[in-house]
Amino acid sequence: MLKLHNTLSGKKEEFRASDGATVRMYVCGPTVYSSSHLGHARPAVVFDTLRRYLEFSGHTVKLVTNFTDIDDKIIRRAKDEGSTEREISQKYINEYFEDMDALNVGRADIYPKATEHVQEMIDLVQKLLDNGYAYRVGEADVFFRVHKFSGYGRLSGRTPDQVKEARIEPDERKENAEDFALWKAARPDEPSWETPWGKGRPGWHIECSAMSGKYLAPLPFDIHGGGQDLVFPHHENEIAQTEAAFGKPMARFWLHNGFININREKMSKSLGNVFNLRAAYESYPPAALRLFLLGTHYRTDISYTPERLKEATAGLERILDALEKAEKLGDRELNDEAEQEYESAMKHFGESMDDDLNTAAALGVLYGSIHETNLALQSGQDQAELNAIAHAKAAGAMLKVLGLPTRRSDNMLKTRSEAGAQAAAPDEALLNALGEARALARTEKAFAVSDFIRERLIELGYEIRDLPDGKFEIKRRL
RNA sequence: GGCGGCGUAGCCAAGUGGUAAGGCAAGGGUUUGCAAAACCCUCACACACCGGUUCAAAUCCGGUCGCCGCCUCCA
Repeated sequence: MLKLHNTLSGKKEEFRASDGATVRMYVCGPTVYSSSHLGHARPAVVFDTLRRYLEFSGHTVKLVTNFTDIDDKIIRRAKDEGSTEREISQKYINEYFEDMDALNVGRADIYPKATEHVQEMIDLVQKLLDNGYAYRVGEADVFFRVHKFSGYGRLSGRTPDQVKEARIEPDERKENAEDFALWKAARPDEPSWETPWGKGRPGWHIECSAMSGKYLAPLPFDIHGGGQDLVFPHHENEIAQTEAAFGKPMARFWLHNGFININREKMSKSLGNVFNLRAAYESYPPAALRLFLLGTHYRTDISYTPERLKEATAGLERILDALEKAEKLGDRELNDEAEQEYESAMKHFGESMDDDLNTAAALGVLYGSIHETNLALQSGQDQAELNAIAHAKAAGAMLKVLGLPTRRSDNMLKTRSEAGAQAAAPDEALLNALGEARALARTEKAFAVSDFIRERLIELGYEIRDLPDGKFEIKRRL
């Protein structure tokens, strides 16, 4: 039974889809005004993994991830570049897809954009104006009346009074400092939309309420996910708006992933340490990044260092090597003993994943199967070989759920430069010729020559391994 | 100031009452012409510190120290 930590209760709770089969899930997507960075990769990978595991466990998942394509930063960027908001957002949406595809993040079912749901937002704000939870100020500003909503603060554990005290320079036109903007009156030179109360554009939070309500009805939907920084104010305000408008809870489970730090420092523009995904892909395969991200429980903050990506890359080598060796044994039918090995490994894997998506523990199980594969492979006995196949099969199934590659040829294992330089890759016949030359040198005991060839191949990123009977294999190093 | 999180080996990281998973690194060994990979062995009487509860605590309670996040745009 899957248990998930629900921010709403602060506890792990047993998760069941509200209708028993289909999980309706909303994960907050990016504001598309710049390239995706490490911080975007974490929620994408975490919730993609959750989705995969839910599907693996027999659920159908309907996933919605929004694009915030109108906000201050996009407007500023458009001005700076003499471009339009639409061009800016589209450019970074395209990049986002590329960067997430590389990480093997499955596409959501729907990617609603804020600008394409303005009418839904207007309707929602109107509803809140009508029922007294919102009020107009000035030209066309609309605020949410926080104190009228009794459940305010339940998610983040803050009271409206605490919020009030913390607010820096609150807009003095507000009735109360803790109130937040639903709609912003139009300013010159900024995009705006006509509404019954005047021209303007949406506040930040309203889009998620409008779009999740539209695509994941009826409320409450099952899972709402995002980075932990969104707990307050974003998600707290979403809950207030939605529940005040519809009189129903918004979502049953609220899941929040921890942060990524860079060398133990917060990643932020001001520190100049924002790590773009495409930069990371230059040197490390996306699969290594994904493995690194899954190596820590999703609610714990993690610190990125280049060493850790190297470690993850080494881990991938180990995993793929074992699977390759097992594959060479061919496709054989498992007997009872091997079948049990498989079942047992998968059971442990499931237990780890069931425990609030404990991918770090699940990786422990995966490495266990890798070890068992290697171990069995070494004995050469028939039963051992069947067990090796069983563990390799289990490892393959786990990798699939985790969204990690099972074979070396997977695109996820290519760095960006490699992906771009596909044509320049030496062909296999050429590599084999070198291998044969080296083998010949070895039989002649011309070890200076054979070692020279090996060294040169390593420099070029290829590893040559000697096998029994004078055979060899050459593999591309990750 | 308010709210919250964290502190487990050289590094990373699971483990939330029953006697410390796993990965990387390191050392020794098997194997090898030498390597690589794999396998075997070693690597925390110990889980920031102090006190308490308990037959039993890394795990619960109290306190101390240290680090971090949110409260303002942020994944």
